[in-house]
Amino acid sequence: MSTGTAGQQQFRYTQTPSKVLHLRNLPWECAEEELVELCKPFGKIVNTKCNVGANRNQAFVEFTDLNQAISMVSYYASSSEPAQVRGKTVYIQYSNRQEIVNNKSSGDVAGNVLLVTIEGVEPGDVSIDVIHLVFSTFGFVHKIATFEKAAGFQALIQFSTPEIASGARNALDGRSIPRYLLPEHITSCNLRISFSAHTDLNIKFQSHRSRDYTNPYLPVNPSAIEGTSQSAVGPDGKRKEPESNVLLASIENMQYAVTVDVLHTVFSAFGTVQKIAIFEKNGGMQALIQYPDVLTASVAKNSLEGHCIYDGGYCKLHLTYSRHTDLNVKAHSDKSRDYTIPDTGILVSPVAPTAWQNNPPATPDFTAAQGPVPNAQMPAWDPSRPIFGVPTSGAYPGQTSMLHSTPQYAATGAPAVSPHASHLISQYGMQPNAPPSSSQPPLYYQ
DNA sequence: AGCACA
Repeated sequence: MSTGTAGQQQFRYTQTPSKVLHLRNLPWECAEEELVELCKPFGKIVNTKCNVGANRNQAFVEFTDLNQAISMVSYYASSSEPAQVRGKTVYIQYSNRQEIVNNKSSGDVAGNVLLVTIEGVEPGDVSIDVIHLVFSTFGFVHKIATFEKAAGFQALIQFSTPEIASGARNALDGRSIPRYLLPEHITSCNLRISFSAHTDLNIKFQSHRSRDYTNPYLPVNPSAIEGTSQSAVGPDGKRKEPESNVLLASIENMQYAVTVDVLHTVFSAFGTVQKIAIFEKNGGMQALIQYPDVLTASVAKNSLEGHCIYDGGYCKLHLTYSRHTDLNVKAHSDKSRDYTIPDTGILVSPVAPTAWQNNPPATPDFTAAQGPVPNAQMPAWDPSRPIFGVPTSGAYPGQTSMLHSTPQYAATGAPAVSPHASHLISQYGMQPNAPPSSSQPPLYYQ
């Protein structure tokens, strides 16, 4: 029987002295300067690490030599006044390490990679697609790696620049993933965000744990792919259709025309749309939407299922995987489009499918659609009606305005969600510590 | 109020 000698618990009065001190119960966002003010009477500080721990209220301070650290600990051990920062008592003890490692001297240097701790959830509760959706609001997400640690479920999220990462951190730190993106049993799910020292994550597979959105050809880990969406058997025990790169969309409550172009706009938010076909079935309208790969399709399916193309519950999407893998459609008709064929008057994505990239507004596919594509479908639109729930600036609801006013997928009983949407940015416009304002529209992140 | 990014 082992008694676990490796885990010798050290009590404070038997703790080995170290020139590194561990400070806890620090005030919110305690700055390095405040730590230096507190500690410098006892010696010279050569390194610090701030905003440590899940609450970011701990820090480490390293003195040049051990005696300085001992003098500080001894002083406060016998002092009638506790150590304080901003009037808050700070608890000090020797660190169980002898030096601060891996610190770029400030402890909180802005980098392009964020370390996100998702509190209050099991790893299965928050899919990597949801994480991608949330963080894509701030810019193109290059890579995501998720893992479990003692701290909980964590993710490393790689952006292009520290500036974009900072924007995401400032907007989201301490806030929650929108409830409607979480399983119903989750009540709170706070994000704790700091900067990682990484600059480029090394992603080996597209899987339920990790993604590289810059490399659509990265192999998919076959054992992991089922974690990206529903498994073959649903929660009710019914068999689900196998995953496919082609989605079958049924459109309910179709009060407004849903054209190929509209579908292209909606589904392009998740990756390159290769082909679209629209047809009637049982008096309703259905469409097939082809992506280059299954993962993109599953992201789109998970994100759009049950959502409406237009505000007011109109044109509700119901998505399943099609049995097709490659549609055979007319390159350019009012019921179908093949975006992979050049010289149809429609610009196609010039390179191989960029399935893991955002389609920024005014992507070539789209701007081209205004010109060569006949406007024959347009009169089907009621010009007085908002498009995607966003009023158009002009009376004529041109395609461009649809793109520039980001589509909102208004779901019944849930706020509109729009992937990669710039409109969400306004939701993060508040100060990190500002209380939720009742005068604002409902906040998606609280 | 209790130790640092897999």
